[in-house]
Amino acid sequence: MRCGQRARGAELLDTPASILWLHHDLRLADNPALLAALERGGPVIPVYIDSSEDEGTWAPGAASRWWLHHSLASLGAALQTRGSALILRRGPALATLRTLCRECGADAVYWNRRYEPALRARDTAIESELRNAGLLAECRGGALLVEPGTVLTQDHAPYQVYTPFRRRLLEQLQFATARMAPAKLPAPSHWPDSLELAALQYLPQIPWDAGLASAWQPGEAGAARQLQSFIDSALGRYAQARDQPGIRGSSRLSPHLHHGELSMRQVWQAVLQSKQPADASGRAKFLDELVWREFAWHLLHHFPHTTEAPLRGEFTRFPWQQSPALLRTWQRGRTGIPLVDAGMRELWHSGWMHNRVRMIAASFLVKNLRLPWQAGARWFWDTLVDADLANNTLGWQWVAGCGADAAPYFRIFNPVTQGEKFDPQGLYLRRWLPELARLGDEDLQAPWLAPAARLRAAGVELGGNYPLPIVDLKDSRNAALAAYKDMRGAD
DNA sequence: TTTTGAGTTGTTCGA
DNA sequence: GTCGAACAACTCAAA
Repeated sequence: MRCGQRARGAELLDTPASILWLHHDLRLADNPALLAALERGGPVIPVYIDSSEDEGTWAPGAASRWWLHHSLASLGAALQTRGSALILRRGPALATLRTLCRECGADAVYWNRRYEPALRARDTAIESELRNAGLLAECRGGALLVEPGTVLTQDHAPYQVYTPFRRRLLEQLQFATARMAPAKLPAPSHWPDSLELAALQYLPQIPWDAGLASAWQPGEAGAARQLQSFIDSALGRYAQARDQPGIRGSSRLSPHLHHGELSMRQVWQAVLQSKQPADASGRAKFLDELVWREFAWHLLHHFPHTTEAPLRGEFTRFPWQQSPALLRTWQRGRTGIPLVDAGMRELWHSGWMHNRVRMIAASFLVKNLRLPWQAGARWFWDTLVDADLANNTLGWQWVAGCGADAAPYFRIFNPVTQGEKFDPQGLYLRRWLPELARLGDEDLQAPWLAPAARLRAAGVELGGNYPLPIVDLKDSRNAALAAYKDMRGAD
């Protein structure tokens, strides 16, 4: 209704067109930049620019690009039903925006702020360059619950421990109700040229994406469905079920949140409004995970170098091993440790890995193989559909013990123990390791310990159709502890 | 300035 | 099988 009034006003006032520059906010509901552009009144020209060169070494990886392709298709269709369209361009963002303004006679650019270190600097530069050129440049915060940098200790220092950060964030958390998507977007009299979606070449050359397509529905509509189905069927048991990789106990919202198909406050409010009393513990636990996501972006804001280097400086001299062969074995899910391999194959196949298994697979790389966490972070970056610079950085540094509020170094996951605890019936292992599926529960987590006759009966040949462990879990654990001790003693 | 309490997700060992 | 202690101190945040 409000939008209708504005559209009428726009015709009367003949306001020049505005560019709505979309990137990781691929939604029409609760989109602050879109709302601001609509409030101005003139025609709105939604644009997506492939500006990978602006993003440096952290341009979207292969799995994220696949997601982007489908999310952009979905957004374009949603815009069409609202009398609008999505213009696609490629090139450096500033130059492309200038060109577009010239072509469309637009005098304003609206967008939602990004917080990746490289893009933060770029956005600031774009803002001032556009203003210098006499254009209106309006940047909004739409991706997070609170702006990074605004949650500070009494000494105005950044929090480095989660619990006090959460306490402070919740104290200062306040925001308006999430806004609905507009029914119509005022269109310009002439649309500028657009690339075809296929021209962005976000889809893989060789079709490895069938597993992704069967696992996900990118786009705002798919995100809304996922949110609703999570609240209806998994939120109540989330506190326990989220830790079991064999069942659908987690929200699976991460790729939707990463690409901005949902805003944080939409999710937050939808979860708060779910009224079933049985949801209370699950709800609290899930909101906690959202605050962790905020914490990750807050940390990256204050410590932008942590995408490459450990937050705790002493870890720069940790004796990591260099072994492309071992790294590749881990990447391919051929380590001979079933839970690690299952996770790595889930990742490769579906572009996602269950959170608990992420910790275990990461711990195995960093501690048992003693390969640098940065190598793991890179692989996740390329293969995860939810690859998120802040979460990925925090997660890897947490596992490696070199980050904020990190796990003490001596906490080393044992994949066998973890499997017995969180996948006791082997649902997860059998799904991703069909060659082990006929082993009994008692042999599944550590097949190298199983009697030869039982292996034979299950059709498992270690070193044949399934590898022997590439390291001994106990020995490699002790070696990691020793390396840690060396690092600390080397002052 | 000093002190105090606390800190996502674990494993192993020995009683 | 179950339980508590040890692991190793250290840093953070607030009083």
